[in-house]
Amino acid sequence: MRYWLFKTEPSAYSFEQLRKDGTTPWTGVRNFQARNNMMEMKLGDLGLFYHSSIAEPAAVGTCKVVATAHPDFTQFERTSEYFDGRAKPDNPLWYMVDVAYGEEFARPVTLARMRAEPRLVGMALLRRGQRLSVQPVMPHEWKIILELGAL
DNA sequence: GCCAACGTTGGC
DNA sequence: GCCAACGTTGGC
Repeated sequence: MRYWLFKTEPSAYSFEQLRKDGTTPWTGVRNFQARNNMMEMKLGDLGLFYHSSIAEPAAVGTCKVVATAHPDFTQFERTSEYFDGRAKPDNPLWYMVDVAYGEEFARPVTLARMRAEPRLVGMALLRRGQRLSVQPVMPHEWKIILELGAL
């Protein structure tokens, strides 16, 4: 089983919203590396749910992969901001997984807190200029962040 | 709002 | 296939 990190701007889709929805298709990923990460995901893989582009960016809880990669329907929707004319239903370009709400951290693990943790040196999220919206998390990093979140 | 980092595009 | 220009991301 592998671990991942799902990055989202809470104004676009928040952990709170996932709690209400139960599960959600992770639409809108338009970066090949992030897409390839999703295509590697297996049922039952776990993810950190990370809120970005806010005053205190933070991992706020966990989620679980409940459907492996399947075509992201928004690439075919002309009115969607994620529409991609290069994609055809019989030849999709973009994929998504479905994720389910997991557990909320007792305390969000802020980006600043992660940077201050020596054991997290080398974590992908903390690399300069890191922008991938879906990225792998190493098992030891997962363990440390759950500790910090006091889950 | 600024700007560094990085992926993507497109001319050659 | 190189690489400059451009657009986007996202922390600060």
